[in-house]
Amino acid sequence: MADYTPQVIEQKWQARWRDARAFEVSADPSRPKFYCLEMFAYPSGHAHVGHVRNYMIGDVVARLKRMQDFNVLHPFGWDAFGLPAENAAIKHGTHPEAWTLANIAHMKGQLQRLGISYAWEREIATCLPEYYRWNQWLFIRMFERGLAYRRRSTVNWCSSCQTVLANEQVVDGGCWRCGTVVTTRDLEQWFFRITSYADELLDAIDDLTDWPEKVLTMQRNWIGRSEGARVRFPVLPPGGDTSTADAADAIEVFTTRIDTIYGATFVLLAPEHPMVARFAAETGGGASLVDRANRFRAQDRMARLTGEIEKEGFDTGRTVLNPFTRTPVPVWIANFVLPEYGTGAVMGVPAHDQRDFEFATKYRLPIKIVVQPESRPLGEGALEAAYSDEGRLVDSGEFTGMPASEAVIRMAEAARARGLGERTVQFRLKDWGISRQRYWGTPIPMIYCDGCGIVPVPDDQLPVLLPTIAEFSGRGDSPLAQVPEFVDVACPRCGRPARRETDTMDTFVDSSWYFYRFCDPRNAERPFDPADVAYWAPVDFYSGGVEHAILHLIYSRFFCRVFRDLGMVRHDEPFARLLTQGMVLKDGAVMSKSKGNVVDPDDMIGKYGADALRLYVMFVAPPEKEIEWTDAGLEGSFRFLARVWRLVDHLAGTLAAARAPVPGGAALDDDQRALRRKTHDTIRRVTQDLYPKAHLNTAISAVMELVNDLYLFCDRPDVGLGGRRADEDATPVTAGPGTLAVLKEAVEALVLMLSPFAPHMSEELWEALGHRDGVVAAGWPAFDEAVARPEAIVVPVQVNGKLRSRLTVRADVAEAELERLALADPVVRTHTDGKRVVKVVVARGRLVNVVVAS
RNA sequence: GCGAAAGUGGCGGAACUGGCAGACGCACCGGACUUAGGAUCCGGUAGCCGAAAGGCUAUGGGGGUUCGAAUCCCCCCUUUCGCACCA
Repeated sequence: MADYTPQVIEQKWQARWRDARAFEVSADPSRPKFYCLEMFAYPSGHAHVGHVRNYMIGDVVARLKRMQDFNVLHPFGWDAFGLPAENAAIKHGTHPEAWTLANIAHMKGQLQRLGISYAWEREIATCLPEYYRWNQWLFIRMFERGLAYRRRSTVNWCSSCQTVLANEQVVDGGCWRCGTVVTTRDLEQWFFRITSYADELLDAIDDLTDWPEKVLTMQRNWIGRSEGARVRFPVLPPGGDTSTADAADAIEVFTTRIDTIYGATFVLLAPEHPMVARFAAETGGGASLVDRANRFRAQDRMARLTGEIEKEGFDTGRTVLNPFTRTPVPVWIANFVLPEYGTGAVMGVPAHDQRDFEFATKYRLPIKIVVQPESRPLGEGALEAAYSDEGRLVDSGEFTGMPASEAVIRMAEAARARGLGERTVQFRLKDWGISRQRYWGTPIPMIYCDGCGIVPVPDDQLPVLLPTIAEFSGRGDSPLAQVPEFVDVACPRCGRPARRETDTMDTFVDSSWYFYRFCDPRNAERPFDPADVAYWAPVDFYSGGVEHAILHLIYSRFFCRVFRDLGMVRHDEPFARLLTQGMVLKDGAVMSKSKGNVVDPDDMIGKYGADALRLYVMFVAPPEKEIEWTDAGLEGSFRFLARVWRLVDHLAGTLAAARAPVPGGAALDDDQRALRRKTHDTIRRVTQDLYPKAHLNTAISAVMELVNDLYLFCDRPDVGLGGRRADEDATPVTAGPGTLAVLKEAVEALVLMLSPFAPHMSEELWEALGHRDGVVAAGWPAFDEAVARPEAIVVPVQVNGKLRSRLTVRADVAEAELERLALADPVVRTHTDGKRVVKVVVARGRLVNVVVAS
């Protein structure tokens, strides 16, 4: 008997798969396709078990689907641009490219040693010009359609390093390298107009029926649609003269509660609001106004990091006209008003908004009740908190007496009729700022010409290559700006000297469409051939971390629509089914290099083999759940595989030689029929658990049960697998044709069912069973529902809902018979004797419940 | 604060559409085999009472619906995650 030596077997099969190009595919419209994708990887250096869990999950699905005769696209690639490469360059002097490519090489080896069945010939890395040129191409298409535009926006700035910082480089309000307090700077930056698709992205969420509800909720909240109205509060001159009020010169606010506008006793501006500068200019002592506003702006940055801030504000000394009450109300600047949401200005209705209430209480601003609940009227002056629920309007002019919900609509109409405002829909979702003042990213293909303005790089001059930079100091606002050969360029339109854009793109651009590139990864003419994408896309099964629930998955849905509107893809949604896999914890914490609790898959492969590692990770919990790493659990999986190995290895020669079709039912004895039933029932359970349910853990449980039954079945002299086995010479198998037939059926099904989880060992055993063409050619085992069905069933019998006995009966027993047997059961009788049987509930095949009254 | 999900043996977890709670594994205990066993094969293992048959209790806590609830409804507690002044 040969021992189970995973390392030898695994290398053998990995080489075979590679040589046979086993997982390479091409579009074939005559076959059903299945696109199985795991989120591609950032090449950080070494993959730990937490990273690779996702790839194992996807691999089980890919291998299953292949066996079910789908044409399976299962590609992999690298999200290879990004900040860590640049940080490594600054710290260690390695070039980002060298660092990245070395990491890719190492991690690719790790994945290959795990036996993940990727179509490696389709591998892509986003940092290569063959890939990123299509980012540039798409950017230009978006620019042409007004989907890419430029405006001023704020970035983090370290005055000591003289550099822009990404959000993740800001640590506790300071620079990650020197600790200097981070300030802000306004720069011209590029944006993608994702808000054009806000409504569609929101509405289509309802169609994503195979996504986790949690992710859909997060996306809905992120898009944050709210219906309301914009209302203009005319600006009054410094004296407060109401006769000059003019809706054209006004502070516009956004509100969802225009019904409360008669209670608006002040207006609040964000510190960044443009009106602040105007007031300062018009009013004496204006400088202090700007100073105080700026103090809020600085404070706001710190507050984001520390959590809570106290609501604060100050009076600008100016007033605006409440357009409904026609009375002047003061304008304040408040630190909690967000500049980027709505209009950056809100009306303060302290009686009916909790924030306004707190603000008004603090600064003794008037509180006016305009909505009264039906039941308990609110007492003026006795208000302890804002009342923001439904009610009827009071003190609201012609709208008095109207239900608030109706007034929301009526008053918006009135505002529009009077030219004071209109109904609008406001989104929390903002346009996507993609400019990064970084080196290691896709150069934005734009040229600035003094004569022609902003000119895109012509398509035939793409890609705009990233120049090689020798030194990374981490200083300066944009590394590319320091490379004259890069910056200086002739204007494509007029030929005169011009300057290139020196910012690079957010790496989320790269990951927003890579799943299309996989369909046609070597295309040098276009991002992809629409025919290839039409065949493969959408992705049927997409799995990855829940941390991408919002950004990556919304951006990808956005890009899908952009490509659709460019006529390049035909579907509306890129990912049909999404699975968010749980993290792997060790010692109660997420694995991370800094915590020093990472488990390297290579170490585990060295000890137990890739198959055991895969099986353990799949078995220990459902894929969506987090798992706690235990060495003991891995060892258990190894023991299970070794147990399968011993069983199959003992029988393989005999079974390979046996020509043993399963005889008709009557020819089998009870044990043989029971094994057959178990075999077919297991196939049924595993098939149903695996896809689309992805209950990988329970599928493995079912296979383990089959193995346990097989061991018991084989504990008979003519099979010779009783007693101790490990170091004993094999006893010859002398069983007759019936036994051999059911054994062969069971063992072959076992090996095939195990193959998505433990592919190397399964191939090895499949070969030992006399098959030359591998498990995919064999196909996924089929089950016969009639065989899987038990002949005899055990029916529990309850009395008043308490389990009292069990009846073993034929599966097709009649209800009346079941009732009769239940009432005759001696144990049941002890609980029913002397009592009146009220009724007997018979759930056929499942349970009998006898209800008695005492 | 708001929203979502989840609480089941010593542990990870299972349980179809409301129908035997604890599949499968880990750990532990016992048996066999053995010079040996940390290998292997077989068996046991929610708690309590009982010699056994059997009984009682049990799915975070409390109520409810039902012949019957881990599962459905209400209240509370805890944990995790997401959003956190979005007007």
